[in-house]
Amino acid sequence: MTSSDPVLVDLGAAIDAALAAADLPPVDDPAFERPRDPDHGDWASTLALRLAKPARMAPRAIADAVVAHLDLPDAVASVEIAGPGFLNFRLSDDHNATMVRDILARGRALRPVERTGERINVEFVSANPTGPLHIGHGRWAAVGDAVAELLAAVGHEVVREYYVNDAGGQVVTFGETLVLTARGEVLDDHHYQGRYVTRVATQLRADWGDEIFEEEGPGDLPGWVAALGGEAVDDTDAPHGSAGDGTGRMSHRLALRVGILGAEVMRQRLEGTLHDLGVDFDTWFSERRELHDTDAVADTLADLEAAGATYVEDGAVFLRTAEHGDDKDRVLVRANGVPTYFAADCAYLRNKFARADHLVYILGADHHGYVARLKAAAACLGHPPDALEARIGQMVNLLRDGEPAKMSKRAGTFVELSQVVDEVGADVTRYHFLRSGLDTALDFDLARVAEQSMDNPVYYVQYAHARISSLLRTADERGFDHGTPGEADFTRLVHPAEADLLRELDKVDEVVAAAAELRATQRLTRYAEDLAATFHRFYTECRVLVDDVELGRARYHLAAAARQVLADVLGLLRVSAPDRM
RNA sequence: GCCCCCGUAGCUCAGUGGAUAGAGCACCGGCCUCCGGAGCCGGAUGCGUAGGUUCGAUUCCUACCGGGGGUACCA
Repeated sequence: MTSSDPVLVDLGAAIDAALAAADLPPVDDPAFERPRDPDHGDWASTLALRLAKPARMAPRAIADAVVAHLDLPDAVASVEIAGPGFLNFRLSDDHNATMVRDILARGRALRPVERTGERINVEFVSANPTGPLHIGHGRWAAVGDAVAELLAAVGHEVVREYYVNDAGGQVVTFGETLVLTARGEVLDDHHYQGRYVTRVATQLRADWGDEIFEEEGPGDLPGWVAALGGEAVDDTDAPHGSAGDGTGRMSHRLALRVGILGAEVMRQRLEGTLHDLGVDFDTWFSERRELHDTDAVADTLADLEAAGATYVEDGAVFLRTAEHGDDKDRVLVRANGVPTYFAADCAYLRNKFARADHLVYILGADHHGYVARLKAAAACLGHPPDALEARIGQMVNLLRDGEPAKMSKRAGTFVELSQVVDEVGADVTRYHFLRSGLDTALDFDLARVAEQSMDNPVYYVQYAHARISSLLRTADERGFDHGTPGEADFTRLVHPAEADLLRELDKVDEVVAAAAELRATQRLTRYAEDLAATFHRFYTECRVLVDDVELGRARYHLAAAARQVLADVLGLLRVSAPDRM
C-alpha cells in the first residue's frame, strides 16, 4: 500500500541491497511506518526488530549492519538507529521542496493514480420509499458517499446506487394508508403512521386531483404507471406479496395504484433530503421497473436452477445457500407459487454483477443477518466470495440533551433526517458521521451538536482553510512579491512549525490510500484535523508576510500547498471548504 | 440458545503488533500595536476483568462481565 510512495520504493530497494551486502536474510516487507514522535524522523522501519529472531542477532547489531551498507536515496537525508533498533529516516530538503512544488503545480493534493479499470458499485441507504429517512440513514449516506469518493480517488470506476423497494405488499399497504388518510378515515395498526403520510396524500391530490383516491379513478392503472416512466404492471393480483390484512375498505387495485404513485412521491422527497445532505446518487434502481416489470426474476431463477443451486421441497423452491456459509437454505418461490423477496434480491444481484466487478454494501447492523444469504446467493450465481463486500455499521442513537429522542412514529416524535440537517447543517452532520468508524455505535445529540456548532471540529478544519485563503488574499492586496514555487528557496523553512507542516503535507497520499483500502473515513477527518492544527501552529509562530522576501516566499507557497491539501481532503469528504466564514 | 459489533480521559470519539496511548468538548491559567482569537501555549485523569500468543499487545486468541443489534415460505 505505502509501497506506491516513490520514496519508499527507493528506500526499500536500498535496504534490500544493504541486507544483501551485510549477509543478512532478505525481508518481504521493510515495515515502514510514520513515527508518532517527530523526533523519530519522517519514516521508521522496524525490520531490525523483526529480523532479530530469524537472523539470531541482536536488533541493534542488525541495524548497525544495515546502516553501514545503506546507500540512501536522494529523497532521504539521514538515517539513525534509535531505541531497541528502530531505523529512523529523515526526508531531505530536496524532497520537501519537490513535494510542495508538485502539489502547487498540479493544483491537486494527490499524486495521480493509475486507473484500475475495476467497476465498483456502492449501494447505501436504500431505505423503503414508504417513509422518511431517519438519523441512521444519514450516517450511511455520509459514509457511503465518502467511501465512493475515496474509491474513485484511488482509481476505480464508481457508481453510487440506491435500491428502491417500490414493489411488494408494503407498497399496497402504503397505498391503503394514503387512501384512508385522504378520506379522513382511521388507520389500522399495520398502516404507516406519521405526519409525512398527510403530506404525501396532499401532494398526490395536488398532482392528480381527488379522483386519484377513488375506486374509479381516471384512466387505467397502466396509464398511471406509464406516466411515471415505468412499464405496465399486472394489477389484478398481488404478485410480490400480500396487501396488509385485506381490510376490505378498498380494492387492491386502488391501493396498488395509490401506493405506487405515493412511493414515487416519497422517493423524490428522499432524494431531496439526501441532496440537502450533499449526497447525490448515480443510480436509483427501481425494483418494480427493473426486476418485476421485466423477466429478471424468472431469468434469475432459471439461471440458478440450471446451475443446480436449487431444489424443491414441500412445494417450495429452495436455494442452496447453506452450502456457502448461510445458516440454512432459503426459499425462492413459496409453495403458493409466489416468488419471495429474496428471489428479487437474487435478480438484483445478478443485474448488479452484470454492471460491476465489485459490490460494496453499506448496511445498518439491523441488516447484518442478511449478509450471509446475500453472499451465498452471489456464490450460487458463480461469483467469488470477495466480490461482494458488506460493511456493517452500528446504530446511531439520537439524543437531545443526553436524553433519547424517542423515535416513535406513532407518538409523532419521530425525528426525520431532514429536520436534523435543517437544524445543524449538512457539513456538521456529515462530518460528525464521518469522524467515527462504522463499528462504533454513535450518539448524536442534537442539542449538543447545535450548541457546539461554533467549536465543532469541522469548523476548526474549515477555518484553517478560510484563514489561508484570507492570508493569500491579503498578500495579493498588499502586492506581496511571492514569485513562483520554482523560485522559492524551501531550505529557508527551518522553524519546527514549518518542519511539522511539511511532514504533515507529505502524508496525504498514504492517508487517502489507507482510508480507501479500509473504507475508513475517520482516517481522513483525523488527518484533516491534524493538518489544520499543524497549520494553525505554523500560522501563529511563523509570520508569512515578512520583510525577508525569500523567507516570506517559501512560507507563502507552503501555506498555499496546505490550503490545497485541506481543500482536497474536505472535497473527498464532500464537506465544503470555504474561503471565508 | 446461536451469530455480529462495542467497552480507551468527566463527555463524544481516534488509535488495522511497535518507541512516552491521542483529539475535540468541558474545567483552570496565560497569549492580539503585527497576515482572521472560529486561533495559539500550558495544566489532571484512561485501555471492562482474568489468562494466553509475541522480542514487544489498546491492537491477535480464549473465558467472563457489561451494552447494542440480529436470528421469517415479512417486506
